[in-house]
Amino acid sequence: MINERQSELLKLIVEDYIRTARPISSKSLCDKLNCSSATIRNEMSFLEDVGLLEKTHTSSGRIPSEKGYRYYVDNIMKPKELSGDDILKLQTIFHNNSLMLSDVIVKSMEIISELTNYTSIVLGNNSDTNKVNKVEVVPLSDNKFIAIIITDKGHVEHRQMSLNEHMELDEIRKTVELINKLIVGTPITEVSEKLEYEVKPVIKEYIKQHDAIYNAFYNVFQGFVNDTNIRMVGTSHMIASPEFNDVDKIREIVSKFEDKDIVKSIKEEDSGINIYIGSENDFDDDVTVIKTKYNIDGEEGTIALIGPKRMEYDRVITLLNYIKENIKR
Amino acid sequence: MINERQSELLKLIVEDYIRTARPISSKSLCDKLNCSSATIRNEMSFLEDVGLLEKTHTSSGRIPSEKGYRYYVDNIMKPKELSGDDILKLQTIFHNNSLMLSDVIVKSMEIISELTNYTSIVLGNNSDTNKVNKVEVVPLSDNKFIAIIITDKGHVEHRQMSLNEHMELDEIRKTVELINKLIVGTPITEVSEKLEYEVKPVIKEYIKQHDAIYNAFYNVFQGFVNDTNIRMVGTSHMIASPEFNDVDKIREIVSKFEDKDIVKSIKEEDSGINIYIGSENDFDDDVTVIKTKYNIDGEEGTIALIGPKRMEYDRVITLLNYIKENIKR
DNA sequence: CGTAGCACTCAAGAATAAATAGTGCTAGAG
DNA sequence: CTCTAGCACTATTTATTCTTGAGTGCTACG
Repeated sequence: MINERQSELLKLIVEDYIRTARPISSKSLCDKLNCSSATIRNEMSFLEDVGLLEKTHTSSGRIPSEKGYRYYVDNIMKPKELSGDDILKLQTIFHNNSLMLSDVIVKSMEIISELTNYTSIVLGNNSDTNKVNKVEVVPLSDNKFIAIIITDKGHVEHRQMSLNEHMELDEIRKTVELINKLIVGTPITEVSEKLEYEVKPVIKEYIKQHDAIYNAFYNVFQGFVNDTNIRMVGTSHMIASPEFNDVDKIREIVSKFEDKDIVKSIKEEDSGINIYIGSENDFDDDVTVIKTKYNIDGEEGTIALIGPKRMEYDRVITLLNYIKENIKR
Repeated sequence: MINERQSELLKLIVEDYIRTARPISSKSLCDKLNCSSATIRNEMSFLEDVGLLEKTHTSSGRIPSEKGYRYYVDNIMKPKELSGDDILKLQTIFHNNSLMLSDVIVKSMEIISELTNYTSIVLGNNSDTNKVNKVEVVPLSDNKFIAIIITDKGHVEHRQMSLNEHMELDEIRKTVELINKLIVGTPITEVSEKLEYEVKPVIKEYIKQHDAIYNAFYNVFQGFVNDTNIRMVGTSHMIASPEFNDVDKIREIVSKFEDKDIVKSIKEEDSGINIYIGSENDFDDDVTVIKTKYNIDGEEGTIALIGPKRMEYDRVITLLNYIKENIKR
């Protein structure tokens, strides 16, 4: 499709533009390609014809088009080795044994955000693969209890429940016992159903205030299902990028970051490291989203980096790979 | 200090400016004060001399100074009655019995943020007044456990702990039993101390892997102490305000909102509803922070609203009062 | 095929001008 | 003593023009 020299030219343009955020002129590349600016202009013109480059106006230098970034990522870019500095910072995390695994992910994404100035997002997913391991109730006062659910993956969800009338501690105990007997081992997603059809009929018979108790537990489980754990850092660094030198653009981005539904929809299904440039992602046409699924002991989630389209693709990919590698152990 | 008419004039200027966000001209107030613009200019000039008004440039209309807002809030403003619409939206929250109290606060602050377009913040405080009610351990796998702490106020904190070697379930059980015996009833803030001086010496004797277990529990409790619960919504609405029509100002604000230490420092000590205008607050000279402490069943925290200095002070105060009133019940 | 040279284009910045919305001050009327 | 009409003055805003500089596109020639 494009020849050797054109490919080299595209590479130079993409990488220069990533560094400088300014349109690249033909003249500035003469040295590197050992030819005159006129020659480069001819090649640039060709690359523009095939849609890999763009101009911001008729007489400006060139910038990569979305297709240009895509071509660069797919065919030109080589994984970059990590700088000593980057490794150093990340290692402090991985060598800290007192952190639990899910904290390690969050911490390393925070560091990556700091290293790159892109926004990092960790979407933990509580419900999908978790099974109920234990249900427990701790009394707080006469009519207040706290219900705790622990899953086999180590997630804990809890909720206070208040009952209008005083309630026999004994009745609660019984209910908990029953739930433990019937529900333990059930995937979180199927709990509601099981509660409705298996638990409800039974406690109806045994327990006086069955309605109140049932509702209380129902709510606790619901909370579990709805709760997607979102962690996000680095918004402010990212909007400091010159492509967002516009009040309304910044407002748009900030407002998207604030909308949990939009953020949740960043969830990734594929297990590779995937790159969605500009209109390829659903978040915003002016950004690139790089994301991947992680899975630790069956506990799934998504990590993502969001930055301008002129992202340091090679570096980011290497960083994410590094994390994935280290999580495995 | 200032006479009747001047006070009325200041009131009109503040309120007009809050509505329109533009400097107020003398002419625009003729009707309301039944006098000519020249007269008003004289009075304005006086109010400027005493520091209650400002001009944006020599020939512009007036805007309130910080001192002007302060005077308005302290001496002129009257509490505004809530509009039916506002009440309606808030009532859906307070009449929803299935919500626990701390959720009610968060939800109502979210609604207030939406009603006013200011940023709302709820700073829950887990540690200060909580006492340990129960400590529990649930085994997940051979060398992984989950430790759960429940306080008397109904807070739950948990952490996974992995031990390098296999560990007798029995040893863990013993440790938990011991901790429960020694620690229950202790305020969270004093737990570390007690762990160090009362628990450690004892388990040293009884338990083989005392070090690992001790550290695991120590970490769980530490997590509790460090964790301030921050909830924040409405950043994007607030930066849509015309006073933040500036890229760098927006970046500054967003970055402050992202900094947890800065946000935590918003914590309020006083129990009234307090207003910090511009330089009176530590957050940012261009905003006003209105905050108050809440206390439900001894469970303390801060709720705050952050908006431009031209805040609808009367409305916000009434809204916050409404919440405080309703929380009491 | 590569390149030198030149005409052309557009953005960005500076300077100017006109329109507008204000104020401050003075002098006179009530 | 207070109010107000009138006018000079000032700063912002917007549009207009001009200039400069950094680029390109094209052509003709080695």
